[in-house]
Amino acid sequence: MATIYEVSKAAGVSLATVSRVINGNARVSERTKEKVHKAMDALGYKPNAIAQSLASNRTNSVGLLVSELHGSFFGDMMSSIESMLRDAGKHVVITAGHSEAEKEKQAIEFLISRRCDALILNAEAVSEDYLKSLLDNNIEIILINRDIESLQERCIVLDNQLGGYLATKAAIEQGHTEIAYISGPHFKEDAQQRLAGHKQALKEANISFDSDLCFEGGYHESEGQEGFNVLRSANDSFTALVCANDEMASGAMTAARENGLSIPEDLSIIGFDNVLFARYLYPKLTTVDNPIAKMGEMAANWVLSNIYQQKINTEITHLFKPELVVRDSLGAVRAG
Amino acid sequence: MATIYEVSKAAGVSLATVSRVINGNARVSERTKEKVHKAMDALGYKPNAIAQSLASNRTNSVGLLVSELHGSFFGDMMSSIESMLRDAGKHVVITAGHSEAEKEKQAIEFLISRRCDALILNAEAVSEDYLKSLLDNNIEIILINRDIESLQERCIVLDNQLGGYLATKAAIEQGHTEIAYISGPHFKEDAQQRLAGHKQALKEANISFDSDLCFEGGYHESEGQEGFNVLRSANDSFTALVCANDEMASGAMTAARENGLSIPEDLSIIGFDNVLFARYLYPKLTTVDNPIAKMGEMAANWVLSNIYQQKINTEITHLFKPELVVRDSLGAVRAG
DNA sequence: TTAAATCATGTAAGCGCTTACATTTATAGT
DNA sequence: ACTATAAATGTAAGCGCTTACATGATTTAA
Repeated sequence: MATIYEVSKAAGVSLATVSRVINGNARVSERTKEKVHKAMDALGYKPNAIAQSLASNRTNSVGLLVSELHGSFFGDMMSSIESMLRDAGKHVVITAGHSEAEKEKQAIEFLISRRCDALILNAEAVSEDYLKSLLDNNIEIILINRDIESLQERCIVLDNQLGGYLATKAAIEQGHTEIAYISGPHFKEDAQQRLAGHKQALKEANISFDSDLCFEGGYHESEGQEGFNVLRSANDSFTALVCANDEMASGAMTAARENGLSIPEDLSIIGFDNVLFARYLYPKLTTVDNPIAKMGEMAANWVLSNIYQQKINTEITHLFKPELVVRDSLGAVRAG
Repeated sequence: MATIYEVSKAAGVSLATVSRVINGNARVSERTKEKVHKAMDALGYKPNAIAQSLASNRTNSVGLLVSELHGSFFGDMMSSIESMLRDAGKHVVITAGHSEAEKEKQAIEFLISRRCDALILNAEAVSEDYLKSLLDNNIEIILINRDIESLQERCIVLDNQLGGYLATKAAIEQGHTEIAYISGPHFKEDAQQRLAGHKQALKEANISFDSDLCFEGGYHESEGQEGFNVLRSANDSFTALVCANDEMASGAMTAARENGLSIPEDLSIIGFDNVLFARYLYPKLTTVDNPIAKMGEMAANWVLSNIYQQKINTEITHLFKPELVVRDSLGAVRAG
């Protein structure tokens, strides 16, 4: 693989001049520019990004930590971030944290060792203090889905409580009064907030919260099924079931159907996130849209603006508001 | 950020010695090893991977090209590759090619400029010649889902024809004789092969192929709906519909239902790929399992073995055989 | 015409490591 | 005690770039 040295020799100019035409950040006369380009083409020269990084102390890469590499949720996020950054000539190094503090740390240190210019983190398990210590070490981070009081400027979050509120309120507006809830794991902030939203809506409608109507799952489909069954055996009169994410809603749907209930006639089901497959489900799932792709874009914009000094054409939004997506799985409560 | 030089000074040894304990590839006495570790800890030293790469001509990173970052299909693949490689201390740089030759090329050149030690490519659009030219330039590549005669050793593929055959044969075994087919885009090899398998099964059962019963889609859900409608308006007697992937099967399901058909009583539907959401569908989709995660692992193993000289405990398999996954969307043909 | 300002290019020092080779120190054999 | 050998450590030359600074070539203004 040709080096800059060979190019400079072939073009009859100095290293520095070649570097200048590569980077286009200093004036070079048209004539020599042309000579250099010709030489580069002839040699099939590609700058060695590693060497560039070492010399310039810029890697043009941004690290991305997600919980999982699969799953529509993170897929959308990665996708929007990657395409935005790639358009700007930057690239993304993706790692998975699997929602475990130790793995998240490893992944982050890995990204640091690669000297990423900035890190976009969807860190679920790692502590606030750890995140702050990163900043103390001059690591540029921006957090998605994590709300840290003292780091507001570096957080991009969804109003999860509003989302939970919207979902339950939608059920209430359809006349439901006995509303069950399958929550995400309580150790996750977003799960708590969504549940808080649910309770808020209940309260507003003067429905008291009944812990028999609430099941804690882990955001997986299977826990949706399990949740439905547990809930049902404790109480068989609820007419609506709000789930803290779409996977669990899907599981609950399956379980409900296996129990001979038809949706939404016998039971209304509402999800959360609006992942891609929500509309593949039958009936199509009424859910709360989680604008994760937009949030990813926003994080990318933040990086472009704050780290790479690019002018962006958006105001940085830190709090995103979810909206209800009305489809077919929520119906009016049956008369009677 | 501390450098190796500071560590060496703090530990009272030379640069080389520090480097040796970092890499653990040369003998260092226990005593100095300890001194060095102490110094590293005290300084919070993290080796600069960029500098290591430049000096050693090894980046410990492998490039991965997929069509899309979202979607369960690629998610599974990325996930298996990343976790396998990460366990080996390597890391993955992921790029998306969006099934367009130009973008794929850009992505590949990008990975090359980052001096990845090897590239795992799910390249759909780029030409064979281009791929071969990579090899000529000593770029180590391994291809997933792409079969190139002269590069057998570097291809990991699915027997798509067998998959197509299995799907249609399953329908035939349930007594279906009028079987429609929604194909993937013909410019993609796998789509052609799946279709070939369909035809093979038909032929074996002495059913002649009717082009009115075949629709070419683009692997997206919407084309499943469209396909169903087009097919139905040309011929309303088919009792089974096999689709070249699960997304289109899902779309077809929706369309069928909208047309008042129930599945599988009025129409059996079979998918392909067995993506995660196939079992979320109602009825659960009978489909052909595409062991994409395993194929990803295999590619990672190939890299570990061939590029990093690690001993792996698997034989490298180049051709994967798909299997039918029986669920609920395929039923026996109705008497009558 | 000439000094000052501007532009184009070159020189060389580093970025933080790895590694071949040289040197020193420890161990063993006699 | 004295080599011969092996083990531990050090020295210094890069890896392929960027960039501050120096130099030489042109242009501008008076």
